[in-house]
Amino acid sequence: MLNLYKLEIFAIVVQTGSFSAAADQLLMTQPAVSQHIQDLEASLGARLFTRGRRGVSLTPAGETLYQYTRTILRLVADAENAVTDVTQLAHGHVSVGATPGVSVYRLPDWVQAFRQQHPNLGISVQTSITPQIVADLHNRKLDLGLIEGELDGVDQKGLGVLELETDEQFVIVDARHPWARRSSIPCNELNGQPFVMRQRNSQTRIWLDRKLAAAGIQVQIAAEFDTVESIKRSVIKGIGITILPEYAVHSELEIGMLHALSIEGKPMERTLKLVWNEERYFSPVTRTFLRVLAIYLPRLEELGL
Amino acid sequence: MLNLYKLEIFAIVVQTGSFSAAADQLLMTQPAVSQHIQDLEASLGARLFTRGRRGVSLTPAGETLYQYTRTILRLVADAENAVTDVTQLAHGHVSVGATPGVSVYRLPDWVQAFRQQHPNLGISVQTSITPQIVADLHNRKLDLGLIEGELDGVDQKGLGVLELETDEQFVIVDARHPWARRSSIPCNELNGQPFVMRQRNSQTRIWLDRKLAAAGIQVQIAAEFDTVESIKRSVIKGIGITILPEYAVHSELEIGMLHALSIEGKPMERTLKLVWNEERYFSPVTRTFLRVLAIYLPRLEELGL
DNA sequence: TAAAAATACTCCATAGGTATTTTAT
DNA sequence: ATAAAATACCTATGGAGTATTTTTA
Repeated sequence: MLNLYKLEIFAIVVQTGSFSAAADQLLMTQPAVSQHIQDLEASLGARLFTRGRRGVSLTPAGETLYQYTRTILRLVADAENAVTDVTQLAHGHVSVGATPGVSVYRLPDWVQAFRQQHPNLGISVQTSITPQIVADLHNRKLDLGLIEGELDGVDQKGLGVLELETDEQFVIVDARHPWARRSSIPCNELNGQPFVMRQRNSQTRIWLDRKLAAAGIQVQIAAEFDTVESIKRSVIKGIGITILPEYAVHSELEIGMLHALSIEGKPMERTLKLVWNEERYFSPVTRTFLRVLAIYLPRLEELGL
Repeated sequence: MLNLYKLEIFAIVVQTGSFSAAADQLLMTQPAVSQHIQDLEASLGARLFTRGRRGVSLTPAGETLYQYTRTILRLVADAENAVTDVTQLAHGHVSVGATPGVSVYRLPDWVQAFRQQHPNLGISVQTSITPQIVADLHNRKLDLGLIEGELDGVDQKGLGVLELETDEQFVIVDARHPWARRSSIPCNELNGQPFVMRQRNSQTRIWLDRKLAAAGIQVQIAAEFDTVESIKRSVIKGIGITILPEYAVHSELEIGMLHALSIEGKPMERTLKLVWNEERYFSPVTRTFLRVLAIYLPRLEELGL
């Protein structure tokens, strides 16, 4: 009889177009993939791929099998989701990739809630930049991505995207700054101000540079850092001001070390996005994590979990 | 991930209602079945069966999984049938059960045609009586049954039946018999004639006794045998006459050793039937055998192979 | 208490790895 | 010539067996 594992491997070979690439995604070796495809071909008495110089392509028999395989794997995923009782599950794991702001200021709370409700289930968070997260979704190293910022210049083919939340960006100043009593500020007052910024290759910096340029604002770069923590400390020391979402400075605002000013007309907003590989189906554990997340991010209800 | 083999075992446990009975059908041991069901339950974190005094019954989660499983297994069978190239298949096998007349006088030709067209594919024929064939279809020891005669008193639940051919039964006499020049005979002339018959427990004999009784004919039992060959030899030696389908005496008629008289009004007919387990899907090899058979038995076209 | 399922163990076949060769453009 | 797939061979895990115990109505 056919075998779901082999069908899954077959599907990934089809999607990647090569045995070696499929092996990479599956975290196995190329001979192992070869062996599985040969097993399938032997048991069906039909060639599924024509082997060529640059990878492989489907034969007509392979095309037919691929159509069935998609339906079968989808049904199997549905069955698992319908029946799996995650509260009873002995083990299970979800891998989440997130951009630095999300992984430092948002995910810890969410992970804690998830772990509290599901002590048997594991979760791993990998902090990386947007293109890396998208790549890791494609090659199945991640189950989900949480990205703050835009997906400009990223290949969105096969990528599911859901906007979860729009976060207003505030001008952050230290407690003794002249603006420390104001609650908002018009955009043009930022002109010429000393800014503490992320380093130039960061997506956040690129985005901020564009936004400021678009508003015709020229700022003075007081310092550049590669972590948000360093930026915050610099602002506290009065080196300059910066622009951050509220959640990144929440505790400093509460104890009065920093002060946030909303920018009039709210021209600075970034959206938090959930991204995933559309070729894959959410595992029961992934769905469980998303259900926990939906408590904090109600737009997740749109996925209909 | 789920596994088709385990799902198949799960489905058979559901159908049989017990691990031990499923093990019997699957030609494996009860602990092996237990192990597979436990694997499924562990990977889903849900109990699938409630274990009871007399076998097992499905939990709600089990019910749900069973619905999916039926669809999945059906799709997998469809996929195999769509893609499998039997002409290229290195190995494969079909098991056919047949009643004695079919297995001696009809199947050898059909098997030969099948083997000629598909030298890599194996076929095994098991000769047995109707209830045994039906039982072996149910417990999956046979793929197909070819039954000559009626299915009276057989539990037809879950059994697929297709009538293939109606065979007229002839009165068979030896070449020197007074009737040897006649081409037909009215039923009532059989009264008081010496008959060579199958033994009393045979389905064929039971059927013939009933038919004769219904026609108000009392015959004289000259001899009883358990094989058709013995009956034919007895008729050739002039011990008595008998009633057989044409195909059982074909070669003897050709060389003039025996003579066949049609019974006026054709009150003696038996139908050849194909029977199969409706819970199972025909394998590619089984379908191939049926396609070969369809050359001889055109009503098989109705299966739409 | 008796039939059915679970458990404990042992053994072998399959699946995966590494190293290497063959194939196709 | 070179990237990709096939082959060869070795090891280890998982699946199946036998023997036995536990469960349930």
